[in-house]
Amino acid sequence: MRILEFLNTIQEPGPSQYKVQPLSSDLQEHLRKTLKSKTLAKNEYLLKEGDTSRRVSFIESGLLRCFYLSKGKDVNRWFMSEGDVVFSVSSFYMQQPSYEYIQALEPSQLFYITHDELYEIYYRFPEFQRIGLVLTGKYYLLSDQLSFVKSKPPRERYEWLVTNQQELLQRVASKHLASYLGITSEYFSRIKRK
Amino acid sequence: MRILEFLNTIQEPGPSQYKVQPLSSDLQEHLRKTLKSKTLAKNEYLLKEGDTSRRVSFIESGLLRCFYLSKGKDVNRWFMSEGDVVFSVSSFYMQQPSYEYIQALEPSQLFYITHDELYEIYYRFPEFQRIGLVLTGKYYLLSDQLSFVKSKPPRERYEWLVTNQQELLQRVASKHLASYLGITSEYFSRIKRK
DNA sequence: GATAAAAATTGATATATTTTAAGATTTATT
DNA sequence: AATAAATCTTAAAATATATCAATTTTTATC
Repeated sequence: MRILEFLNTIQEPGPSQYKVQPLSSDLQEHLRKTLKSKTLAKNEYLLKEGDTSRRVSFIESGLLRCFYLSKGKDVNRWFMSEGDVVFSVSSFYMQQPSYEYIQALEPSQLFYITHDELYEIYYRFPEFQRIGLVLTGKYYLLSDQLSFVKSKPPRERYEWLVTNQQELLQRVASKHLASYLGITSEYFSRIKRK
Repeated sequence: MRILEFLNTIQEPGPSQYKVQPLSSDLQEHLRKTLKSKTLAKNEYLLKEGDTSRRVSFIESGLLRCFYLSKGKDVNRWFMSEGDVVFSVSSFYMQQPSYEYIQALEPSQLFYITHDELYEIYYRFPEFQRIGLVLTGKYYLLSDQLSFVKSKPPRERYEWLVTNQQELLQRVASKHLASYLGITSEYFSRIKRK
């Protein structure tokens, strides 16, 4: 599974004198035993509103979206694909029922560990905290960028998507991208034309 | 300084069997030697556009805002006060010039360490990674919530401010809160009236 | 405490974006 | 391959929010 290779080669996004070290063989062995696999069909749910997000999932292949319902319509929060790590941020950290859904937009294969298993690993293998730190920082950075983009007007949000999320433009339906940018799909269509 | 007390009592926001342990006395000693103090007058800057954010600062007292300039006008991204840890997310992680400013809105006292010192501490005192992990998670959670709020219409954003950020409403000028919510101060004023 | 400067409010108008509705494409199903 | 279903596009009207300008209120300065 690509996930061990992935964990072994993680580094800080920016410069750093102290490289993240590969995992000890003990920890690798433990992970191999602990990680479980899950396959999602297209449109299948990984998490639904009201459920508590108990798993951190690594996407081996496929594409997932996170959204919530507002007046019956879904509003997309993010899209993640191969090599990404996903969970519902608020639900997972607080271990409380989720207001958001996570759904596969393409057939997907995941590997996951549970919340309890994660914290046990942090405890038993402190070296893994370094991995957690780098990954949390990575998605924090992304979330910060997302909240930055959302402070801009619709046109500029679309421009940002085109220049920074080119892949989504090809892989994800426009109706999903529209709510991701916080605009209607009709308006999205207009902006695109120009 | 309150910061050591603060670091010694940090815990996960949600439930967890494995409590975060108090710092070893070696690490406490090292921190006491490394932490530097900085006082900011009202309106003084901690970071300006073009600078690289090299410090993680703990707010001992006071209130700071982060903003960027858009067409000559400032757009506020967050406000932090006593007990918070601040830096420019994008600039600090990537160690690249910042597009945002950090400024004191009230006279403030800070303690800080540099980016390099932080990573050296992670390396020499792995136990500190647990602290970094919890703090990063805390602000990731906040950023996630912020990006969630920004996906809602202006009225609801104002409601969110009233119910979840009551303190800001009293401590921060309306013109700053308006851009924080992504609306003009005139419209902010109108919403408030009702 | 008086004056100036900045911030907040209010009104009238302009504009971007949404809503509603219809038609055109594309995708899924038998 | 044919039909149905979903998605995307386009247009006209409605609406929320921004802009501009003037007035009041609050805050800062001498």
